Amino acid sequence: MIDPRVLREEPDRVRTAQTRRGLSSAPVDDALAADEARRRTIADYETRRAEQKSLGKEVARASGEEKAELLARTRALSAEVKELEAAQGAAEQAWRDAVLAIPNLAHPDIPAGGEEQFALLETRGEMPEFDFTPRDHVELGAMLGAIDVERGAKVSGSRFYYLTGVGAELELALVMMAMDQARATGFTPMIPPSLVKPRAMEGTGFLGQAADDVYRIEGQDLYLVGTSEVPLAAYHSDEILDGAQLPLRYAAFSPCFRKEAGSHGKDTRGIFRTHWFDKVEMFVFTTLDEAEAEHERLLEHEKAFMDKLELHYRVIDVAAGDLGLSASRKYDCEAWLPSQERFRELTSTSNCNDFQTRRLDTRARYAEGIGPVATLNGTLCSTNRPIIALLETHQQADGSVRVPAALQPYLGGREVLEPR
RNA sequence: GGAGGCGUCGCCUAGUGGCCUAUGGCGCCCGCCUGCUAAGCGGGUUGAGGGUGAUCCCCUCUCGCGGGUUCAAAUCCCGCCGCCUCCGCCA
Repeated sequence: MIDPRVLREEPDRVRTAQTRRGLSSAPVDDALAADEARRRTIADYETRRAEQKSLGKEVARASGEEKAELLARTRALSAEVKELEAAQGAAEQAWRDAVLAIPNLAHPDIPAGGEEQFALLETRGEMPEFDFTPRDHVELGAMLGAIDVERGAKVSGSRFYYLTGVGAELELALVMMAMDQARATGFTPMIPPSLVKPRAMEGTGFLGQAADDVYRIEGQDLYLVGTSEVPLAAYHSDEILDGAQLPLRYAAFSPCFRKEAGSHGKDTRGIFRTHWFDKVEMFVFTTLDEAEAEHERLLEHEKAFMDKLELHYRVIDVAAGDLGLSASRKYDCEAWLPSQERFRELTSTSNCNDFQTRRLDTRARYAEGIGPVATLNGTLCSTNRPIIALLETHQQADGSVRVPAALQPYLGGREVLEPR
């Protein structure tokens, strides 16, 4: 959630941020009104409650007629306090709901507008060129015995797949390479739970408009996570961190589950958009002051990884309207897919500043007192999209695939993957 | 899954309806004292929210969480969650 103090003191900043996302500023006014109502009911309740408490003490001391009289007064007061408390609770909840409905403030430097309004930051790597007709990853995956989408569909339905043989090896190689890089750059490797309680889901902002995309476990209050960002953000929920220990950098490997409810008919071929995939995700807790610099570092880590895969890709600064609830700024790395002849998202890194920690009650103790903590996340390596990009980019006329030098040690030194 | 036990301020702990504005110890912080160190002495030390928002002051909430009983709940009742022990099952 956004900082209630910013809302109260600089509502115009919030309104502007809404507009840049292409959203109405009505929720801002709703939240302001709710805040006022909330504070009024708090004052009402607390005044009466204080009165009740002091009378209660007199009751304890009194006796006889005096006590009977006091009891009569205090009984009536008790009922009133109960009502005021309920009213206060309701106002508190209404206020919370209103503030929770407001997305993070979009960073002032990013473009306003929707998906197409992104700013191109740079393009890296060489555009792959072929003197034959390139195959797509489905065909290559079949030739290599690496990907089996037919049996994935047979067993689990559409948007599921098996990685087989060298395909499975490829995923493990990517994961190990990502983890090695993460460890070398100061991240603690983590394997978090991929089922979480509503609190974690809510706290990371995935139960709002994005709730359609989330799998819920039948008969239990548990959700399958769409990214390990969720269990990592919630890792320090209800904690006061030691400010001197920041930043805390984690890199998690986990499966990711997505209903893809809103994308029927989109990217149906192959393993580009699936209900399940695995991912190594970077996640950082740091100070608000350091958040932007850390965001740049996360982007550098992502670029370094893409470079090792020798992919052609571009880096974009995502527009305000395409940020999602929690992010104030987001950079995507999009790799060129020869079969689609366009750039497609492989990684995404977001600066959420204190939006998630406020919901999850994560703070830190600094020299000047207890204060907010920022969170940032970034994909280091999801598994299937990089596999697609690798196969398609480094394919050769006979269907074999060249292995980038950095990845070779993780594949037993193989330089080329040969069709079966 | 069955049976039992436990959950109090960073840690340990006292507390079985009003004197709890929650005890004591450890740790930590500030100060004093001691010519180093150690010891000793005094004070402080959960967090959140509100009061037309000064690190001061006042108030409310916070004894795992949520309800209930009561004029009054750490304390009594109900539900839930977590942890521990034993049994069963099991990778």
